[in-house]
Amino acid sequence: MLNLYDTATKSVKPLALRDPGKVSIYLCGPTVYGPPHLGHGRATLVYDILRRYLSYTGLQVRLVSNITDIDDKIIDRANNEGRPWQDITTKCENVWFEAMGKLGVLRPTDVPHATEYVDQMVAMIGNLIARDAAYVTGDGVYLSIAAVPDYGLLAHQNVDDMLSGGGDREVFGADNKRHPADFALWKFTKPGEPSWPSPWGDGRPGWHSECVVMSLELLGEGFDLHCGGADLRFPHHENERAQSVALGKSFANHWMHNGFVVDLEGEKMSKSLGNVLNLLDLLDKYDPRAYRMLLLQTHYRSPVRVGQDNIDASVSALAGLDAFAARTAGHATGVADADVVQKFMAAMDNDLDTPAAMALVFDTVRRANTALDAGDVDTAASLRASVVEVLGSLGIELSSGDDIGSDILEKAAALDAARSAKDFAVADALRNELQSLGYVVETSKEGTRVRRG
RNA sequence: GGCGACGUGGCGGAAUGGCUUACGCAGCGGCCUGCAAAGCCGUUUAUCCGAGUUCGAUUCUCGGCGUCGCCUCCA
Repeated sequence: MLNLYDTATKSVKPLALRDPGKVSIYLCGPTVYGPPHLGHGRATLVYDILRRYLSYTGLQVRLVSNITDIDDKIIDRANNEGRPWQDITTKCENVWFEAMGKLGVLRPTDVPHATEYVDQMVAMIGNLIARDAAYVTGDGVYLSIAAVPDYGLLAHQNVDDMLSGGGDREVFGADNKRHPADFALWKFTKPGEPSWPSPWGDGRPGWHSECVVMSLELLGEGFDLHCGGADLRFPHHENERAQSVALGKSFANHWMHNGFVVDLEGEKMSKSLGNVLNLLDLLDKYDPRAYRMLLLQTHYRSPVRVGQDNIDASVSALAGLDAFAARTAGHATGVADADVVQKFMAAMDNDLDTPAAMALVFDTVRRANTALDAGDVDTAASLRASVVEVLGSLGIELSSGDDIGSDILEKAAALDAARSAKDFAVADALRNELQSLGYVVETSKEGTRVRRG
């Protein structure tokens, strides 16, 4: 039973399932107007890990994650660059999924687009107006938070408190709104902007409506879990919830938010590393598994700093695990150790305590290495199987070096021959050659093992 | 101004009212090795400051200092 922190109740509680054996999850996806950044990467990795783990425990997971393909920022960019807005959204979406693929993030089971649900959004807005929870102004249709008694539930702040401070911010559409916190459901079109028809005038949907319509349509009322970055907690998720409350529909049963990526390195680092703020740069420069490893060693609700030192440490940690996989490649038929698996699940069920899970993995690797040193192959094989199973369920595949070309293997064999002939000059030369080709060379009595560095 | 987080060793980062204070990275010493690598073992003045509660606090309470987030752009 997975226990998860719930933002609405500010407590860790069991993730209750509406339908036994099935999990319904809605994840707020990207607005496609630019390249994905590290924050996107963290959110998708966190929920990919969640999803994989839930699947691992035998649950059938339906993960819906939207693409916001109509938005002010998209229109702005299209206007600035003088090209069709669809050109931007399709390209950005392709880049997005390409990056997610490199990160090893599984594609969501459903990827609805906002523009595919405009009719449903118009219908919902009509419904809200009919229920007197929304009203039409000169520039659009707004939701009246007066219709939502517990507005501020996710923000954990009442509306008056929110409005009492922060005075330097401009209240959008203040002239037209009945209450400063009311938000746009529909924005009337301006010349040159994309628009859809509606009973109140041509326009486009506000940001917060699509997720309500798509989650309720695809997952149904009272779905299990709604997730996204902590920055979406308010106003986005608050406003999604407000609409469902105003509609009289039960919404997400549990709210999950991941922490931020912070302090993207000072000026000192930027010289040597360049700007890694962009996820694509990170994927270019490092083993794509490294970011996942870094996040696994951090709790999902804690802030994480992504810097060269951090990523390097993760790369080194992965190297150790790969070395272990290579060392035990010949003992890959074991059955996973039940105790390790049980401890792993206990850690994960405790609000996705992946740092504890990783500590367990490293401990298990050490035990397996020790067993191997002692010649206890059976124990080592079983522990290896647990490590592979656990890491696999978190989306980390180890490289055991079985993708080495025959020419390289020949050099390794020659190295062994030279060593047994005690021709160390030749042996060292061969080792240097292999290393300069980018391979890690591990020479032992059992024979030389070569893997990619 | 309002609300809320957080402050752990050289770095990252968990956990906990007391038993040896995880784990990763880096460093140091040792074993192993022809030498290395990998591995194993050991190791390096860690819980922001002050007061309180307690037999005992890093953990609970209060205050201070500091960092950060949200308060209708944002994963």
